[in-house]
Amino acid sequence: MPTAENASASRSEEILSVAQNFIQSRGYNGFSYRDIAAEIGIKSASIHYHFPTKGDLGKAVTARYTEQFGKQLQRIEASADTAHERLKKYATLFRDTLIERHLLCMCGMLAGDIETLPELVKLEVAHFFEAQQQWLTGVITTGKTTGEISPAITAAAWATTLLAALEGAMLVSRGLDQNDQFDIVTDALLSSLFKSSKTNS
Amino acid sequence: MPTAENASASRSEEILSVAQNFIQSRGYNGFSYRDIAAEIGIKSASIHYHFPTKGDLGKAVTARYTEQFGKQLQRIEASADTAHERLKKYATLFRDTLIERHLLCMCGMLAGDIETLPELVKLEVAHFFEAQQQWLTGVITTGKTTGEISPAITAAAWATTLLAALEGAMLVSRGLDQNDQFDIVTDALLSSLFKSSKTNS
DNA sequence: GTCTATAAGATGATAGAC
DNA sequence: GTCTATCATCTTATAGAC
Repeated sequence: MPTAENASASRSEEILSVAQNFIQSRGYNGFSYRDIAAEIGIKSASIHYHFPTKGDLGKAVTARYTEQFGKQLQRIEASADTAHERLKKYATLFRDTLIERHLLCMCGMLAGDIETLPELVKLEVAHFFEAQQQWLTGVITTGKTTGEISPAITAAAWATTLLAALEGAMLVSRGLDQNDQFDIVTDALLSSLFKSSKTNS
Repeated sequence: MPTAENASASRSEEILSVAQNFIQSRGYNGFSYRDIAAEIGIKSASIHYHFPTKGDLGKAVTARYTEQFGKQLQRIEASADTAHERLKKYATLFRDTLIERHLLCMCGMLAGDIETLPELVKLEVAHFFEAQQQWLTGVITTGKTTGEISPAITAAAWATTLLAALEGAMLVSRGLDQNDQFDIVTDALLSSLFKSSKTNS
């Protein structure tokens, strides 16, 4: 899950970074151009120079998020060999966002706001979820070939299930204000997925 | 999941019903008193007569939602005997909201908006999730005693997991604009939970 | 209970100076 | 690129008439 720090290269990037944080904490309708401007220390008119409309900003920040997320997925593939390790690291992406950074997944947030989003932003949100599904399906499929995961498991179905459970676990943990609920969900799901395997390293 | 129809008894109920629909479709910050008033055919000042602040309205609609949800849970207990049937009907509550009514769970929505909510509304949201957890834990515990569910399953952990997966499945289905994703998640989860049982009627 | 009128502030957005 | 100034509109909320 992209980190969205403020030590940015360009002003555009800084705006995107701040906007991302706002969406992940307050949702698409919970912040304004003035909020972003105040956080950076400029005026809201300056934001409009970089992103004429809020839809432009929303589209850009969502596309950037999916792209950054993709890099994290590559990092996981490079640093973990087994499906089990990869899925654990994947879950940690969400966990860190929730517990260390006190944020939700940006596209989980936007999915809730979908009825209020410009069409181009909706498309980016769908694209994010498709990318996650695709990656998870690949990891689970690999796990089946190595014997880590039971052949009875349908990779695509469990990809969606895992994704949904992670998004929902963030939501429920936040609603209850109980961080430990997140770990309980990921532990239950992952041990269910890997139950009849050789080693749950 | 409460139905929130507009054929209401009192005006207060009608306002709550319309507000609930707005929260479930657009989130807490995606509608205004004017939106509610326009839908009913009155003026926004009239809403303030019934609910002075938006926080008052938010608290009332959330408490009412939890209460109505509780009645649905009682209906499930009365109409289904096995844990499997009860959990299937529970999932159908969420499914109907998503697929038939094109809405999300109200408290799932509010959990996303939590950083922008008045304190009293946050408490109601937490109360809703606690009530769901408690009920699901009871159903799963019963399923263990009857042998429907493996004794290895931790009831409380799977209660949260099921709840999170249902909330997340709504979100992901909506983000992808693919209703079938919801059923895929519930099928995977429920068959996982009941896999080694006598009969999955 | 609902209305009109009104307030004080926020919102997304634009025009034009520097 | 960023600013000031301004815009029309929306937001929550109140006062007082009917």
